[in-house]
Amino acid sequence: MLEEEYALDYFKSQGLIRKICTKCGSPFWTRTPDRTVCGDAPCEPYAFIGNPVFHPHSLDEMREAFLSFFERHGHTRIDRYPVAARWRDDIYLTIASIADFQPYVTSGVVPPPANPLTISQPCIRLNDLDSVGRSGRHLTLFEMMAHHAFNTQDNEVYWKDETVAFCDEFLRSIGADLSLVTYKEHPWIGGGNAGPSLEVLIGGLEVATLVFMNMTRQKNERSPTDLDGVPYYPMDLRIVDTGYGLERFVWASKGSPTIYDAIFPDMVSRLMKAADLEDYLKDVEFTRILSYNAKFAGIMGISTSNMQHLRKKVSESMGLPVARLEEMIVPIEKVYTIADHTRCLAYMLGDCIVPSNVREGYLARLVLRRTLRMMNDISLGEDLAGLIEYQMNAVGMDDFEQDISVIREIVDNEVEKYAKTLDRGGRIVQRLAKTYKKKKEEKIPAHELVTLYDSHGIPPEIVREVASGEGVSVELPDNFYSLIADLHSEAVADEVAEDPLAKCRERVAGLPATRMAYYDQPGDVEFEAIVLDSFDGYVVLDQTLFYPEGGGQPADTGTLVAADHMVSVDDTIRMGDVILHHVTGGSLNRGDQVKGVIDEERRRLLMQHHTATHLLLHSARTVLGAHIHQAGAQKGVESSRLDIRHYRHITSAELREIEVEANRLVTMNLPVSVRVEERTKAEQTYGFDLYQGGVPPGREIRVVKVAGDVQACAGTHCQSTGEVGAVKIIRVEHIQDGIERIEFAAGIAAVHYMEQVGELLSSAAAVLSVQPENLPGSVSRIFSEWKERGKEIERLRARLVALEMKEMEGEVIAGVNVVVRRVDAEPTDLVSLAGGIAGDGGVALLAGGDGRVNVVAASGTPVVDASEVVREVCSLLGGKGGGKPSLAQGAGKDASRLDAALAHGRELIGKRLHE
RNA sequence: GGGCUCGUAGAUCAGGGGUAGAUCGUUACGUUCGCAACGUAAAGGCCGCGGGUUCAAAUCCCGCCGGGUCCA
Repeated sequence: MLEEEYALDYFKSQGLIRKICTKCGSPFWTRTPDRTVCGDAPCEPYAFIGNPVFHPHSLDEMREAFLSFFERHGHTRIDRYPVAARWRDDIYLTIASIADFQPYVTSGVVPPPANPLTISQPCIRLNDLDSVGRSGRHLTLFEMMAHHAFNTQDNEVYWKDETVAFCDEFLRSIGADLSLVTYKEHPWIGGGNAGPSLEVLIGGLEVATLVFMNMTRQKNERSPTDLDGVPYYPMDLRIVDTGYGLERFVWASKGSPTIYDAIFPDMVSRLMKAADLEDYLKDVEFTRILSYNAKFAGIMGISTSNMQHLRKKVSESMGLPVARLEEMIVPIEKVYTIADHTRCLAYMLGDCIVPSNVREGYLARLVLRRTLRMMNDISLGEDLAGLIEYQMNAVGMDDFEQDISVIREIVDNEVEKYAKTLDRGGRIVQRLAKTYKKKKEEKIPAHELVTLYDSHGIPPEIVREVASGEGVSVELPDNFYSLIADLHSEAVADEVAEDPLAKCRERVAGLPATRMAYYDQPGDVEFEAIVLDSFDGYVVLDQTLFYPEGGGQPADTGTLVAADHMVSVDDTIRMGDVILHHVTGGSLNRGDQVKGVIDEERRRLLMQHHTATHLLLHSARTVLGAHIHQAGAQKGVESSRLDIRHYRHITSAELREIEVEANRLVTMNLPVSVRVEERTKAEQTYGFDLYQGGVPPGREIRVVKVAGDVQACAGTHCQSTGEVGAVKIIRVEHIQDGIERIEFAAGIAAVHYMEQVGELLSSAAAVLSVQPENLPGSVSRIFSEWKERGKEIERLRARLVALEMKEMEGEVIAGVNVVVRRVDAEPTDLVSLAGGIAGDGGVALLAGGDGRVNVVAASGTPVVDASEVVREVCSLLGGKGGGKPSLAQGAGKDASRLDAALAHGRELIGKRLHE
């Protein structure tokens, strides 16, 4: 990045000078001429611990100080966005304040909610999960305080000088000595954008980053700058993107050994008490250890690989053996981790994330289970839901949408689930350990550990623990988790499917937007139009009532009638603002005047199903809770389905309640309102629950209100809920952990469904000649009778076999009882009979049956191989067979040769016995 | 969205082409004044569902359903 980007007038006017860090070589700006290092770790150690650089502030005080400072300086304060980034489909969690305004505000499509604005946005980053609690500064959730300005050519708000001036002034307002502050030049690249940026450092700690986003990878006509070999182009919109780490400010304002002590002291001491560690809190020695730890961690950066190194460093400086150090510090690190994770979970669950094994739900479960492991490690006798509630109260319950009772239920549910997984895991490991013990191998190999973790979620530490109980050790490689990663990184190679419509796209680009009459005339089914273009089976009109597939609603079908002929429309698609009708049975010409008629029945059903989907979603939310979100939906003519996020199976009672509620809304015949609204305004009015079926692009969105349900939706709807007619839930399916699928029918389709069910019922009842209402009773009676008879038959057969046995007189060949005869029975009975004879040391060959000939041989002596006998006999009968030397069975088709075959078998047995 | 795993008696699981098993639990009987413990015996199985291969499938193959889990 160019040097002049940073040569701000403000720096010069304030007497800051540019220097080069003697350690890392980075350029930086300072008010202190004899300063030689940039002020960032590792060039400079933490100086603020025990020596605060701001006036002491709590989290709430610091946040308020920041927001009101910027309000005083012309910024509008904006409410925080949810930590679940529901307005985006590229990330699950909100990772920065600017993420709130991506992609449509940052790309210039949608105006910002205010300009300039200030916000404190809770952000979740799980990248450095392992460092949390141990480095003294890492958090999974932090608040990024920010002020943003969006500059366009027409509206220049402010740019670099003002931004840095605000920063200086804010720092001074909370008590900073500006001579300690450095601004390090640090070009920023991320998320397809780039620009110059300044890191703000004080006391060795980076407290803020000021980014001036002015370039994009999106190609335009201006001349690009090369960054790391990638061209970046100047943007029309230049964005001031600042990030002030709230927690770091509070830390630096208190100078405590770790960030955790600074930001949630109450939680930390509660946990320390619960873990019987409270004595440490008063221990001066201990405070020193933590300070050293945080300082060195700050210098070194931290990862699992250099953890040992860090320990060694600290133990040397303290003159403490590493083992003793670990004994002291590890439980405290876990307390810190729990304090951090419970706050993260408070936000995740409070913002209605449902733990599951997919998407953001998986991330919530990951953090939750990690917390449980830590709690278990230090034998913390607290319940997790209680800790999370405590954190929610610390933040303020009003900040969260989800009901605390639902959160308790979710958490308790998860705790139970995890206990079950571990329980199951323990048994699996035990079994595995036993088999390895049996195999006389004293070690469980690494590949087994990988399978256990990957397929069963059993962490290697637990495997080691359980296995050692069985006297078996494990082979745990250092790179265990990277082995797991390798397993999953194998060639995802998402083939970019060849766009079959590429040719159309070019052609359509030159056409005017189609007037979407289906929005203005939702009740109409006929319209007049002019053909603007016709190619490859597609017809483009100036206006249309045909709804193109979108938002889970299938396309309309129907006909287009020209002066002398008519074509069918079997599909309708939307390409940009142009609507393409796929026609069959003829073609139309440009300029043709046509009359379009859509399939009315089909369209009505689609509308009914679509409106019903909204009704059901709303009813489900009423019955199940605020966390209910749509996870997908597909409308159809005969039935539709709606996937919702929920943390457990929907019970049949709840399902009935949902159905009744939906139908109650139908009978109330409420009006359905559809309005196009400005995106940002709609978001502020209705919240991000607007985006249930995905995030539509554009500056304006179509807002559909159905009985209290408000969604951004492009589909066609009934004009009132009464038109839906009826909603009938067909079934509920559990498609994934945390996602339930409701299948339902609406309108006349609901009636058809009920007819079908009735038909099914009466035809089933007719089979038994009973009334449908007696069906369950009759079926269960018949089923148990059927089972009883099966058993009875088994008993009778056993007796028959026993009787038959008595008559089984054979001959004695070479001292062995040999029975060869025809017995017409099922294979199992033959096996019992033959087995009985063989059990007494004899040899039996039995065959017979109706039509097909079953052959069984059993041998109680090693010289006769039953499978050989069966093979030979079966081949004579035109069949096959085989088995073990002691018992074999087979079959043949040719019953007429049975006697000959048996004779041959007898001969073979005799031969073997005489050998 | 992708991968891996598991569905066998009420529970936990073995078996992995050739007569469905073990342990615990249940029931009955015995021992006991009674209980526990013990002994003896019995009951209890659409081997998840549907196709296919085979003389023969719980077992092999395909599809579905259901659980678990890892990764994005």
